[in-house]
This record gives sequence, structure tokens and C-alpha cells, in this order.
Amino acid sequence: MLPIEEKLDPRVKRTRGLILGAFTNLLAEKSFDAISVQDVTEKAQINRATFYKHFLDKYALLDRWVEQQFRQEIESRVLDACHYTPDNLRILLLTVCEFLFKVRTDCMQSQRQFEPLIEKQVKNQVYELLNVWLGKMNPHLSTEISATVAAWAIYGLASHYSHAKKLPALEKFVDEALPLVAVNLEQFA
Amino acid sequence: MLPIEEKLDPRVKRTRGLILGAFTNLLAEKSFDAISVQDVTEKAQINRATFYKHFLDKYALLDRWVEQQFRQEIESRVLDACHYTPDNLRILLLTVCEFLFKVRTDCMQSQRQFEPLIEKQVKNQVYELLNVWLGKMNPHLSTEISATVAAWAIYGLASHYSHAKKLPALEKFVDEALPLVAVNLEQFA
DNA sequence: TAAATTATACAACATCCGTTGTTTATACAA
DNA sequence: TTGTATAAACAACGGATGTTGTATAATTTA
Repeated sequence: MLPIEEKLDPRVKRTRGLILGAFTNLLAEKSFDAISVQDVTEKAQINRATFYKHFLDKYALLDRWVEQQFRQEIESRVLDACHYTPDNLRILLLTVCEFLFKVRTDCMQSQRQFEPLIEKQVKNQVYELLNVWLGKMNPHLSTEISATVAAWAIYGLASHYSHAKKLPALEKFVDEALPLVAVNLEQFA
Repeated sequence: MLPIEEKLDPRVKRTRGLILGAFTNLLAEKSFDAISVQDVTEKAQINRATFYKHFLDKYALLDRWVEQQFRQEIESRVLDACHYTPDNLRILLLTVCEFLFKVRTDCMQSQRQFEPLIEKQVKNQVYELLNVWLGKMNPHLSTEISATVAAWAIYGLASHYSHAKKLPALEKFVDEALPLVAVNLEQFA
């Protein structure tokens, strides 16, 4: 599950770093839809054909980018190395809300392709995390369905929040929404 | 909200019908990603430029297609003209599961663009439906958050079911999963 | 250090895309 | 029925895509 840090040819590491870096910069200027592979390779000072050696297409690049960004948020809060508590669940929901909000404001939002890839990555990571948490609590109960419901609910709430016209205070929103998620996980406590 | 049946130029109606029809047929042979606008217009016997008069791109076409297909499922079960009961909620979850399963098996599944658009359409329709249901029950309570959680949970469960390697009996799955959705709506009863 | 492996640069390709301008055919209303 | 409006056909464009083949440069291994 962890991204195994294989010994990589330094050229590969360098090239991938250049691509990711160029992409990060471009996202600050343009919407994802408006970014072409050419843009990325020009800014990265990389040949276009080289790009395709490392990524299937620009969507795979975004996928990788989101994976890194969100994993960083999770790890910086040590959520990946703790266990379930109502408070940690609250922090998780907050994290997802803030991440989506940041991504939505920083990177000029572009509907078509951007959001679904964000969703897939974030939702998966939340799902995996919940599975670990629940598995620790009661190893005899099946966690799949509860983790699925909770992961989708959490992302849905965060998405709802980040889309809201006039957003309420985040804390207030989380206070109101959290019980709806927590109620499904109580059976494991 | 309802797709207003405007009086349309018969040429328009004919062309859109041809496009939707060609697209339906193509989905049975190819994955969505593999279908090009050219494919559609060739099969529809339509000029490619004409296509762009009616749809922004092939994703907009899929969007429209899903909207029609799923709305049909909802309406054929009269879910849009009834009110909340635990049993209707059950039917709704079943409907989404069956729809996703059908789509997944009929149309050769293609990850990248197909699923997200299905999700957006289906989830929105479920959300709107739940808002109506909940609004009827207790007009004083705010429905947004509950409807959001429930809509995401329902779609997530259906997605989980349709992705499962060895799928359990649908009825069994729904029996197990339904309470996790229903518990969030009980405050309205 | 020398030979091998492998990444990148470069150029060229067919394909699809979305758009534009013009002409022809169809629908509708006076 | 005739005039007007508008949809569709057609052709052509610039641009991005993804792929391929060859040459060069860097890294690793022996």
C-alpha cells in the first residue's frame, strides 16, 4: 500500500520530479482542462515523448499528484498511525473538507476531469484508513460496508461543503455533520 | 427540474434521436473511452459538425444518456411520485444497485470517464429525490446534510456492490446495508 | 575502466478534436 | 404558397494527442 521507495535511476527520479513540479506550477495558473501535455513538458524542459514513458496521459499525472498531496495531509496529522476515536474521525472529516477547499480555490476549478480524479483518490485513501481503524477495533466484524458508507459520506460532506455558495464556518458544519457519519461506526466501539 | 418538453423542430428531435440511438448501440460494442465523436456521427449518419450543435462533447452526450436511462428507472417504479417509507428507501437502493450492475455489464466498462459521469447523474437524481421525500416529512428541518450523506452512501453502496468480485445475493446485501442509510433519516420521521 | 543497459532527445506520423464559413434543405408562419 | 428562419451537410483549418524509430547521453554493472 505504501509507495515503495524503490531504488530509481536518478534520471527517472529527476524527470518525474520535473514533471510533477511543472504540473504543480501550471495548476496555479490554469485550469486542469486547459493544461496540455505540451504545456507540462515545455515547462519541465522535457521531451513530450518522455512524458509518455512515465505517465499514461495527463489524467494519470493528476492522479499521482493528488495521491501525493492528500497523503501528505493525512501523514502530517498522523492519522495513518493512530486508531479510531470520535475526535480522530472529526479530524479526518476536517482534513478532507480543508483539502477540497484548498484544491478548489488554489487550482482554478475545472469540472469535467478534475473533480472525479480528486474524488477517486481521496475516497480511496479515506476508505483504506477507515478499514484499518475499524479492523483494529473489532476484528470479528466485517468492515467493508461500514467503511464504504463512511468514506462516501465523508467525501460527500466535504464536497458539499466546498461547493456551498456561502460557506458556513467549517467548525459549525463539521459539528452538525459528524454525528451522521459516526453513528454508523458505533457498532464497532 | 423536469426536462421541459419544448416544442422542438422535428429536425432537431430526429437528429438528437439518431445521436442517442447510435450512442446506445456503440456502447454495446465498445467502451466509452473507445468511442469517438466520429464513431457516433458515422453510425448516426450525421455530419460531425452537427453533433457539436447539440452536445458540447462526448461527455455531455453520456451525461444526457445516463440522465434519461436512470430517470426511466426511477419513474418506472413511481419513486418520483411517492413519499418516504423504509420500504421505498429499500426500493431506491435496489434500483441504484441494479442500474449500476446493468450498466456495468451491458456497456463494456471503461474507467476513466465513464463512471464519474454515471455517478454524478445518478447521485444528483437520488439527492433531489431524497430532498423531496424529507421535505415532505418535516418541513422545519434542514434536509441538505442528511440528503447529502444518504445520497452518497446509497451510491457508494451500489458502486461497492457492482464492483464486488463475487457478488452476494443482492437482497442479502441490501438487507445488511440499508440500516446504515436509514439511521440517518429517522430524525425526520 | 569498458561494456551493457536504459533514459532522454528529436522528428515525423496518423488520428481525433473543436471550430468556422458556406451552401443546401427543411420547417413554419403570414 | 411564398418568404423567412434555421437546421444540417460539407470542407477545411490549426492544434493536441499518442505512437514509433533512431540517435545520443547518462547510469549501472562487471
